[in-house]
Amino acid sequence: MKKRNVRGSTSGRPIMALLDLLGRRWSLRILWELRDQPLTSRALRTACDEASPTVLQARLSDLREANLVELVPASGYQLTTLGRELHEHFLPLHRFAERWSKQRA
Amino acid sequence: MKKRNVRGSTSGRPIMALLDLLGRRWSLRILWELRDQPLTSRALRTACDEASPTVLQARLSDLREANLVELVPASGYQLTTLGRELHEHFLPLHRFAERWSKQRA
DNA sequence: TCCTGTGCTACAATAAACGTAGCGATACGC
DNA sequence: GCGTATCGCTACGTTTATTGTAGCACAGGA
Repeated sequence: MKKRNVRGSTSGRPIMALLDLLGRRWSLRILWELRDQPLTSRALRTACDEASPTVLQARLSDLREANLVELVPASGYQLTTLGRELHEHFLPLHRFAERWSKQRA
Repeated sequence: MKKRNVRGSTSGRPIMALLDLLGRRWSLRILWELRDQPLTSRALRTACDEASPTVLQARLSDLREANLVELVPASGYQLTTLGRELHEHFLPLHRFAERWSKQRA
């Protein structure tokens, strides 16, 4: 059984697969919320404005399969080394978002 | 009439609004495809694996309203200064995606 | 035992995305 | 003028994704 294909990955261009994965709902948000501490599935749900557990679980499966997030029984969901590395690229987003929100009046 | 709310922006935290906007399908991809030249709506569609024009137009509306993309009659759709600035953060993603795809065998 | 919290799932309803087709407007050659 | 082509964009019916509510099995702790 072929492992679930990341949409848009047909081209074999990894960047497309990545953009697709991150473009699914709550993906970016999850990576963001796990940025500085592990969260249990329910804490994560609270952090994500009570998003439905169905999608969260689906996204967590995607992210775990992509080796960006892992589940550690003792503490909960957390970023893998790879996931943390990816998050580094998003760190400046916070400041950007502030400027962005001011400029779009 | 209040301008269309970006989902998840109820908290007033700009980062959430941004993550939500970028988390819609094709948002990231569009920003990516426009990275180094303007594209007409049809060229953009071709670049995005023939995605349906319905969503593309919807996303382009979102991105234009967010002041990340603009339509210049002579050349087509292109990143605004703000959009280009945002894209800077994604540039390293290309190399990351390469490593990522290798590590997930 | 009972209570609580964990990760996770079922299921019906809603919303988003898809695919195909086509619109009005504009710009060309003839 | 007349066809032809392209532009940005939209209608509409189908499929897929997401939502919201409820609840499962399991593992501690009291």
